[in-house]
Amino acid sequence: MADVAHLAGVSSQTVSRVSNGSQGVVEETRQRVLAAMKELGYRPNSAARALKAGEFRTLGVILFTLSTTGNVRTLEAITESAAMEGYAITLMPVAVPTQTGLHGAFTRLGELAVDGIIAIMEVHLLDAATISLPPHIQVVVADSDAGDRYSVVDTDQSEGARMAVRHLIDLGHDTVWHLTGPEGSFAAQRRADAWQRVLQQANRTVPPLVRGDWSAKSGYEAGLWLADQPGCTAVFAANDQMALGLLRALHERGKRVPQDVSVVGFDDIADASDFIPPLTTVHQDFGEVGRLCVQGVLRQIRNQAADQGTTLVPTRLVLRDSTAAPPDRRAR
Amino acid sequence: MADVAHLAGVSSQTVSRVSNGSQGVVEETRQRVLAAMKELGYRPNSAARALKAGEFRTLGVILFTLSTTGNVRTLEAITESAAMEGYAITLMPVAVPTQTGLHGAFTRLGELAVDGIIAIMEVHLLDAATISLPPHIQVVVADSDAGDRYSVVDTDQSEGARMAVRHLIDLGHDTVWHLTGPEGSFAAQRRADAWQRVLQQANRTVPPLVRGDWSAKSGYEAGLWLADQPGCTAVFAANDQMALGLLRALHERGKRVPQDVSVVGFDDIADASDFIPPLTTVHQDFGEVGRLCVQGVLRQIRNQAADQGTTLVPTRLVLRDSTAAPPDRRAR
DNA sequence: CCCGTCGATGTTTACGTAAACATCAGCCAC
DNA sequence: GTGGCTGATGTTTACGTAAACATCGACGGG
Repeated sequence: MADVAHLAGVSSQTVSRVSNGSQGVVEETRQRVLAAMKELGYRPNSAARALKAGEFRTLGVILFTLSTTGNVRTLEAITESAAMEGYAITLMPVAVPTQTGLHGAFTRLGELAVDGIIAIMEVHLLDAATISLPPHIQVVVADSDAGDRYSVVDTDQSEGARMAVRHLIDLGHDTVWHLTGPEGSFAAQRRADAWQRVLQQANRTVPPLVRGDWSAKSGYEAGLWLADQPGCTAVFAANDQMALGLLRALHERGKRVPQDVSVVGFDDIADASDFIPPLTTVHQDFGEVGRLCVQGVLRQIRNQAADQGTTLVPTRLVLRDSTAAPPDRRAR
Repeated sequence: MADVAHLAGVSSQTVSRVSNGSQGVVEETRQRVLAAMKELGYRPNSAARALKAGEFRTLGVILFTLSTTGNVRTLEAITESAAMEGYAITLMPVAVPTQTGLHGAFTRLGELAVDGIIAIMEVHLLDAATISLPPHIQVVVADSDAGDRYSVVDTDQSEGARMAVRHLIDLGHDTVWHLTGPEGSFAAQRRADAWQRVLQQANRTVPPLVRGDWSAKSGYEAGLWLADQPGCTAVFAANDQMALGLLRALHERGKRVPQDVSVVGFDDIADASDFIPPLTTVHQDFGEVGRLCVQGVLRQIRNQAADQGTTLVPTRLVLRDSTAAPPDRRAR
């Protein structure tokens, strides 16, 4: 900067004014400074700027994995929204979802150059970990349960699951089986709770819960078992990947979808419309979740105060070809 | 820091020494300083550190989209490797893959707090854009063509495609059709080139190239057309998503896979083993690509010199259930 | 017993920027 | 014409850290 000032024959302060587009620089001087900048290849040093300004214009995103569609799409939306607000995104994945690993990641994030943090994970994992966060760092949580300590943004899991189960009941199925996610996942828990509630309200028997781990493989294994259960004509899978494995298992066991068994998924991943058959599923608006997260942290940063409470993003049921009336109904 | 120093009754330099774990601080003093840090909730200011050190310990990753498996998995590996080296990752997605958009993104990245950049994109898109990069910023490119200007790390596309096509020929297919990616994609181009070369070397007729855009939908549309082509018993799809759509189209047209038509994909995405049928595909080691990218930039940063040339990461063919001998062979 | 040495700690300084304040020239009103 | 005002530019300073150098006390060898 000093070199630029020297070359342009002005003070460094004037260079600063030009580089920040402030008023009060006469056009001719401005041009001379710009020329000098160009000639010397000058770039403002963002560390010095951050030091002076006391803010980094950067948000940290902490998450466990990039291997789930939801995380990735939320991240993508976060990055876009942040860019529009002039904020960059620093990624901080936690390899091992243990409290120790998490604690370490948060410590590092605390030392990092971020003004706020968006955590894509469940609050209960966050609780013990955030003690190491500096107090002025604002946090918003995505993909989690109720926000009594943090501001939480999440898909309306219950609503989505209710729509899925009701759709199957409305088609005439006596009851609906449920392939849930891993234990300890609040998303899985809420979907399962809603599933059970809808069945009970409709006075249907509640079949045993079938547990998977979100992976297609676990869906396949569950499907092999479900194919042998008499009276199983409708399955609500807690995500699309498990539904994919389920479809394969049913196909291999000679069960036709949707003629013999109806399947509904959750997420509406890009490929769901090209499953065999195209999958009826609950669409999650990850983009909206991401946008709300960014708006949330930025609001907190500007107010210097933490919000609380949960914002739910609505879902919608996408009807494709994996659901139909049950076989007995069709026979009538 | 001054507050901590005051509380602990030492100088700020001693606090600095403690916070950096340098030698030459007596244990008792150290404990006193640590206690003061804890009491005051002291965090080192990374902007000041970066300003002093002249480096940010951060790498920028620039990419077009997070909606392709390859990009995401490369990014994940990059982040992990970087974390192990003590570097953080700043994400810089470019919404529109135009030179203008790219130029803007690079300008912003240049102003950002990064020591190096990993670009997940093709060199020809990079060429005009990097002029706005400050000269001391090191660049490594992933997922691209030959590196005569930059250091490039890529999957060995040709080898993978060769293995796929040879596998089908070895099974007894007269020729192999190819469903390629969008025009302008070097990855697609190299896979298509290798496909054609293998066929020519084996003295087979080269069927017309079928073009898709990487999406399952485009694979589905191509599949509807391919199902009507007489003598089409083997298709090599340039990625797994298009293969998924292809499988659906073939299924809907009553073509059995692999009995009537064999299909090979490329990527080995997580779900490929649960397609109907489980997909034979070329496995890309995105993790290795990411690791090599990080090692590459860090080496360049340490040497203060740009490397050149291309590093190719080997692929392997994963045999599953979507390939078999052609119908006529089986009939014999 | 004194001096040299070494280890622990303190003091000074610079990193690059921008806010706050200072200066200076030109212009207008009286 | 002169004083006050405005706008353009320069000067000083501080942001938080850590390297370089300075200081001080203790310990050991001659």
